[in-house]
Amino acid sequence: MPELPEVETVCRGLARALEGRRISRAEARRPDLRLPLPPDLAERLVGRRVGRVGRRAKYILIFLDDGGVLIAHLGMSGRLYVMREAPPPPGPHDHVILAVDDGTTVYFNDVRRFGLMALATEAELPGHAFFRELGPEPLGNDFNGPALAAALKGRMTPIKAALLDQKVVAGLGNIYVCEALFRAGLSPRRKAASVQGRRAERLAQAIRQVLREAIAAGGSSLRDYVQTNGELGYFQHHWAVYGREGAPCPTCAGNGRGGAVRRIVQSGRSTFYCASCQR
DNA sequence: CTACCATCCTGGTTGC
DNA sequence: TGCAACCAGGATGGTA
Repeated sequence: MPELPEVETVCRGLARALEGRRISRAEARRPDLRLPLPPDLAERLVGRRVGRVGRRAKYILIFLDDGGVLIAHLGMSGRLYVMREAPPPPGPHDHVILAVDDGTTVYFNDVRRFGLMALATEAELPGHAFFRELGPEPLGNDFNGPALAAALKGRMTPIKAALLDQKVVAGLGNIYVCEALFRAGLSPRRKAASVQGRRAERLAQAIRQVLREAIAAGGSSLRDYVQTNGELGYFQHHWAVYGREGAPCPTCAGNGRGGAVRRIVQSGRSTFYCASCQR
């Protein structure tokens, strides 16, 4: 669900609520998520002070004062709610509860239970199965045209599928891949290996630009996603193609070509694009 | 290696 | 209105 901008927004909300605070209560209410919760989750959290809250790809990293790290992934429908006042009684999808020493409570809620929470030590992170094979952070300093071109070299798969592969670049999902390809003027059906040189440069910059704008908007709210304070992100109003099948293309509607946004299915997922200005 | 597909689970939306 | 089919932001493991 949530892609990089939504996870980043959640991280910032969590950082404000948790950094420097001591965990006073932890409760695992429903441990049978897709990856079962660690049986000792609560006891390993209670009494720990939270250091930094960070992010790698779509994973949230909550660093603890004993060298431990609480790793959270929202899957497709996960949410983290920060409540400053007395929280409502937990519902059936509130799987983990954390409370800290200033009275703030955090609920990890996930209707579909594709999300996860795991524990590791800071030292284990680089070699951890979650992170070992991840590609570069798209907003990091080492992500640019040449780096993207190198990752795409030799890949016969469509560029759309390649960008969803977290080994190529980390953190993109269906929405932002569609939007980035639109901004770069590249067809989602184009062979990944053909995106080299100027095209790769253009695509790398389009990815960075759309992610930055989405983060500034608090992410996109579609069905499940809300920020930690319960507010909606509003980037969904800025989508050029995603979810807009049949709508006039924002680029070529005005120049007389009158292209419309199309929906196709690639590797089982919807792709939205303009066949007239994406080549 | 690479690519495609099904699958995990639940709820909201759509169409008859 | 009722009900069934379909669809959804992700990740992975199996198969070809």
